[in-house]
Amino acid sequence: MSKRGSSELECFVLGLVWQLGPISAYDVRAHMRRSPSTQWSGSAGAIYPLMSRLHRRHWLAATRESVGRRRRTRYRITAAGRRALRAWIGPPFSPDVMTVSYDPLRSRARFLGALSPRERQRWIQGAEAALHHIEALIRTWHDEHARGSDGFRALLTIHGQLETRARRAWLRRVAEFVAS
Amino acid sequence: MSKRGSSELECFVLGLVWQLGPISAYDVRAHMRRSPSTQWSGSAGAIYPLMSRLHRRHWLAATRESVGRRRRTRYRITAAGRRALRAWIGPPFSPDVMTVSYDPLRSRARFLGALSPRERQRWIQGAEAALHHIEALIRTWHDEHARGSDGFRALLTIHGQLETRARRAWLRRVAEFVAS
DNA sequence: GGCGGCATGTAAATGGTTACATGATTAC
DNA sequence: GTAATCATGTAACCATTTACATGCCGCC
Repeated sequence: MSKRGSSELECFVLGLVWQLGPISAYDVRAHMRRSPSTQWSGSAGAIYPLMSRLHRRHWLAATRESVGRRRRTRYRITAAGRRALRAWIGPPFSPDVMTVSYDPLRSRARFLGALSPRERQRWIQGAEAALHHIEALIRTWHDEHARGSDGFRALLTIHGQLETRARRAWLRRVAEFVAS
Repeated sequence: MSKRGSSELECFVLGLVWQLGPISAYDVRAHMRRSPSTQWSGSAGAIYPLMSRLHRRHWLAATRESVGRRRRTRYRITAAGRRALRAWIGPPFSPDVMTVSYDPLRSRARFLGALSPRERQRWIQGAEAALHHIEALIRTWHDEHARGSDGFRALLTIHGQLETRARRAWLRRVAEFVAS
């Protein structure tokens, strides 16, 4: 266990290795880039050092293999890693889990008063289109990656659908207010 | 307009100054710390340099005043700042707006398979309690800061309520799956 | 022979964070 | 007089990001 806490990304990757391992950093990156979320870019500069860190912390075990002249490092989670993962999953939950999540549309809507009435109307339409686009992203992701996997991953799709529905309901309230 | 894009936090603060200005960096921080979101800490190390930057960019105008020996810098938004704010609000929306938002509970639920059935039950209960806690945060914030302000701020409360309701509905689905 | 995908990494910049520091003012 | 709050800032640190770099392999 390290002195300073682990980041959200570190523990998320730890979870991915638990779920998909043995897995290479390259494949973790590929997996993350397919995600409909832009929370993390899955950049090499983040993932490679991160997985080395987890390895040094003995939360991951590494096996280097070579196919021809091509090398590859595959990681598996260790017993200590599983303990760390369970601690992160909770309960108890860290303060960052106990908050409203960040919605960039909400942040922008807060300042809708800075737009003209016409621009506000256009904003509502744009936001509707954005939600439509997001739903399409979720559907695509579901069809390509969640079907046939464990039920916990199918629940990610449900989450996205319910969340988008809530944002749409909220958007209708915004539209009503703007129209009044 | 700066060469590299502005950060989400920069534009959010720009919006706050538009909404609450003339306002000091100190009061922006106070405002942010009251928020039920932990997206940003509102730390001095973030806000003071940020507002200086916006000032140098001529998106904010500053007036220094002194009450007795105590100095204070009050910022107002400029015409250029309002243009930048409107551009940020959109439409069009930047890619980061067009995504599902990040929910730490969802990320953790994804790995619920790493827990024992008993622990999963406890997780569900903990998550329910967390959502309850979040609803209380929102209610408190609403009573103290949104009542009596413009309708756009009241819509923040609605957003929080609808979002929490969606997360709770999702959590029931998780519970059903875990129980099965 | 070249292009795209596999696989691993590093370098520099960025935009935050925590912690520290200072001094004035108000409330008790 | 002392504790809390007002008000402003800096220093050190950190986890990310983008961009760059290398070399191998399979395919056409």
